[in-house]
Amino acid sequence: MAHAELSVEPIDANFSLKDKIYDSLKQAITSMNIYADDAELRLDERRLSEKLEISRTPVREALARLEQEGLVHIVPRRGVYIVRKTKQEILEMILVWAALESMAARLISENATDQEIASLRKLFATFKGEEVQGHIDEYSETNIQFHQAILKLSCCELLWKTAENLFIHMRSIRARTISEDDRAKRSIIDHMHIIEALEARDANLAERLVREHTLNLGAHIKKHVEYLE
Amino acid sequence: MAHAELSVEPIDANFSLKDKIYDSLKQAITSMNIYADDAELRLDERRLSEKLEISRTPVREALARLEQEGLVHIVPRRGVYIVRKTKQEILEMILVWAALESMAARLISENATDQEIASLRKLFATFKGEEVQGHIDEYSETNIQFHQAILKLSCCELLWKTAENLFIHMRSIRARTISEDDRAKRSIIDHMHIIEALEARDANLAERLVREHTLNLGAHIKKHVEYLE
DNA sequence: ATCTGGAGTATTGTATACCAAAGGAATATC
DNA sequence: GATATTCCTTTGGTATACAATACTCCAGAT
Repeated sequence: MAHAELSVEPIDANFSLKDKIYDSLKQAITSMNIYADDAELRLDERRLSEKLEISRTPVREALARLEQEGLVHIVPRRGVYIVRKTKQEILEMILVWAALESMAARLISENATDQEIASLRKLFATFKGEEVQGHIDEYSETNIQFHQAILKLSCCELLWKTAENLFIHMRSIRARTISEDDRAKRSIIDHMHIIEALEARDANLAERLVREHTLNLGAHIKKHVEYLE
Repeated sequence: MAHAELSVEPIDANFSLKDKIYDSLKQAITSMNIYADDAELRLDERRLSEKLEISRTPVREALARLEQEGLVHIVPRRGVYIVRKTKQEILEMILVWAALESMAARLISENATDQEIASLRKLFATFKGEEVQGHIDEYSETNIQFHQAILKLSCCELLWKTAENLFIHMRSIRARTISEDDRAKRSIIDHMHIIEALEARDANLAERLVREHTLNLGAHIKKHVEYLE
């Protein structure tokens, strides 16, 4: 009998246009370089709906969500604009990030398995000391993955989700600053110390190292970054 | 000449229905006891728009924002429901809260003026030792204000705003748990120690005390609270 | 030449109409 | 009497029409 039945998958009933558009727009915004001088920050509802071949309504609902999230700013009767964070806001984001990630480090040292902590080490397996300078882009990606991994290993969904929102903006900043000074090399050293503290199950140390590592990034940006604003 | 000028305020042109509705709904949701057994958790778009005497469109946009914020859950083709956080989620919120508030404490001990720190002490001026037990409700309010004050004094807008979202749910939990055990009394003692650490400009101690105080709340809830779920 | 006023256009905000899906009730059938 | 099926109501999703506002550009006046 079963063979005769029409085998229809329980197609994803969660096909809501507004969600799709939300994801699509978010993806588009995060992948573009918001801070480029020639970036087009204006979003046109109508053009968007035409390009996506749907009506304006779901587009508007998606935009409302993005505004709540802080990615775009809707000026009544004026239009929708992609938000450029100011230097001050970026610095605040780094502070919050530091708070979240250091708490994550504490949780890991208390709860994570040895294997989970070991997985952090593997991330850096391909980068052996001096090779870093020549592969900044790849290292930048690993760097970002490391910080994401810490948040994820905390096993605190909310910690991870809260940080993720900040991450959209942190990503481009981290990628840009990593090549400055000698930050990549120092970054690896910091990361190794963090991993060692986690392996030693030293919650206080791990927390402190993570916090200081991130606050260092903040200090660096405060001093040297001018392409914001 | 300046005296002759017509002093017109830049009237708030930001009167957008969806924002008004958003505020209105948020206010309504936060002020109701979500965790009461008989709480009506279902929201009806049509009924809402009729009551507010506007169309469904702005209501829907407001709901989209509330969903993004996590206050309501929209089930496609089913309806809109006010979200009841699970015990696990509440515990995660407390973790995140602890991370944020302890960072705030660190910032205060590093940056706040003496007057600002002194203002924390004033909050508790009316509660002298034994009087607490008889005025649980008032103390509960003070307790909540204390934690909000710490976030605010950090002078980190984002820290404050991030915590505020959690606060909607934390508020009712704090209010309910404060009367259990002997928590009010111990709470005051904790708070005083925190203030002392801030006055001493001991960032590490202040941070630790705040974190432990909040994590204590978490541990208490984990053990004793059953009205969630 | 510049500034002001107005008309036209473009774009957003709101309302309404229609559609599709889900849940419930009623009826029919076993 | 129980279960299954069908239809109807309810409700959210989407499209579109209409209203209101803001920007632009041009003309005329100073």
